[in-house]
Amino acid sequence: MNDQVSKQQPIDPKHLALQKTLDIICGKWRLYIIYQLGTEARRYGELRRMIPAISEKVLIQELKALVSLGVVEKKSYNEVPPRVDYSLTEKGLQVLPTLLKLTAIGELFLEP
Amino acid sequence: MNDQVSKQQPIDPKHLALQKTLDIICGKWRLYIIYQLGTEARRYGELRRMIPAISEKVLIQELKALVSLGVVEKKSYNEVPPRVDYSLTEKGLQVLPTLLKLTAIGELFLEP
DNA sequence: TACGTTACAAACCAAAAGGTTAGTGCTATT
DNA sequence: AATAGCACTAACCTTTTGGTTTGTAACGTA
Repeated sequence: MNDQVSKQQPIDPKHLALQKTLDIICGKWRLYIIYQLGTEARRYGELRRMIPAISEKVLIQELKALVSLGVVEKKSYNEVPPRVDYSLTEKGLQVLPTLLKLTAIGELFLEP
Repeated sequence: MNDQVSKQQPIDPKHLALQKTLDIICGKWRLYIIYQLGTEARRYGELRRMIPAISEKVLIQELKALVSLGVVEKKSYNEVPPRVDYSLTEKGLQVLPTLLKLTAIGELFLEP
């Protein structure tokens, strides 16, 4: 009707930070992948075996996403058969302790 | 090929707890609603005004979900016009500090 | 020569999440 | 009499997420 008031809502910086956090941890497997990486680098196939319920496509997709978010880094060694491993970046390691505390929340709400 | 090994994957309790946590915080608005409730009860209309970008339907939907998860509680006062308010449950308050730390993660990854 | 291993990519599909719009019952205000 | 405020509900639609399946290149092994 009247668009003098532009649609830009005042962007709450807290909201922005929360959204970024959600980008990183939301998704059925994100947190669990981060958790499995922990402090050790893991090969793609290793991760597959550690999380058998995830599909290949989704694992790769999630790893890619985590790489582009800057949480995980990927190293390819030029070998045959191919060899690739994934590990947490420095920032990823920084936030790991906070993320691991999230299991406590789940545990609290799991008990009846 | 051979299904002697049943498909039931060993349910990692960590994974279970993480999934529960994700149930609680995932969703575009969940965390922000929890954050807005903080330690005060808020009326439905108040929340709407505090988070203008959310649609009515989604706000109610998320509040319902949070109530059934045991994070939020709802009180209806029998008045006209209707009056309802939402607040964190005891468990909700317990986990609030951990959840608030998540903004720090977002902030870390927001900076270039 | 056929097959397995490794780390993917592409095509396709179903379910879930998020969103728009309109309508409800009651009262108070204009 | 029409409108607005409150706290919703219902119908519908689009986008995102997660998943299955098949294919790939390079080599080693049976």
